[in-house]
Amino acid sequence: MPELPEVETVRQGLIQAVLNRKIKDVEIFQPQLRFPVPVEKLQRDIIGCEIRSIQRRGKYLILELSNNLSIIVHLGMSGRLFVTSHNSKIDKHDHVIISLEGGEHLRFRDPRRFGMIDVYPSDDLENHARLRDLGVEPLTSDFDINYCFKKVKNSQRPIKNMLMDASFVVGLGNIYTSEALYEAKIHPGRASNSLTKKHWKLLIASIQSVLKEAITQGGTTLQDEGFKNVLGSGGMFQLKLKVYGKAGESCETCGHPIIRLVQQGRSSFFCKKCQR
DNA sequence: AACACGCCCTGCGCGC
DNA sequence: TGCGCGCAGGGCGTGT
Repeated sequence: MPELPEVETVRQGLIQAVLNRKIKDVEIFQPQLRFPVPVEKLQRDIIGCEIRSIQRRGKYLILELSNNLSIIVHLGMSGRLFVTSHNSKIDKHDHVIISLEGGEHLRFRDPRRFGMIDVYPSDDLENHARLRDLGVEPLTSDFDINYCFKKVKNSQRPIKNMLMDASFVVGLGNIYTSEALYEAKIHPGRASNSLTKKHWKLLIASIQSVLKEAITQGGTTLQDEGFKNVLGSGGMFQLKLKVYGKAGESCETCGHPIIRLVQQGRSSFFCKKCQR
């Protein structure tokens, strides 16, 4: 479900809702997520701690605790982290519930169970198995023309697939790759190493502007049951989508129909007249 | 070594 | 109304 803008929206919400609050209890209802939930570690090590900072690395959220441990969370396709009263009804997909001092719950809900939760030393996060091989953050200056050009110079992979590869650049998923490639007028099937530095300049700028605008809009909520922030509200970026999910509709720029293309088993959307 | 693919799971909308 | 199918915002592990 969530890509970088949605995860960043959750991060900003968590800063408002749970920063510096104390963990009173933790309950695990479903330990089988993408990876097994470290039940004993959670129950033994996080109770009594305060949440000192909330960071993001790619699509991972990192809640740094007062005891040099961090809780790492990935939302997968359908995961949510949200804050609610301890009285509110527990859903069958509320897998982990963290009780905070003051009577609120921080809950991890994830119907498809593609998400994960782990606990790991804060000073060693760069060696965590899920974090150590991640590529650059797209909204930092590390994501520049030279990095991109060098990294893909021997690769004929389609650029869509390359942008979805987290060992190259993190945070981009199916929605925002399609949107950024449309803005940059680059065909999703184009070989990565055919992009010139000029292309990369435009593509990097397009990725950054799409992601920033999506963060401003609080992410993309495609259906009622789609993405929700920490307080339970949806985002607004779905109103700004140009191609994602719009197969058969007219391209805003030229009027030609938007095409759906399957790459690596996932849908891409593009305009074959505007994107080359 | 680089790359595509199947698969992990539940839920929804569609055609029949 | 129910059933089977395809599809869904991610990414790991496997096989070529």
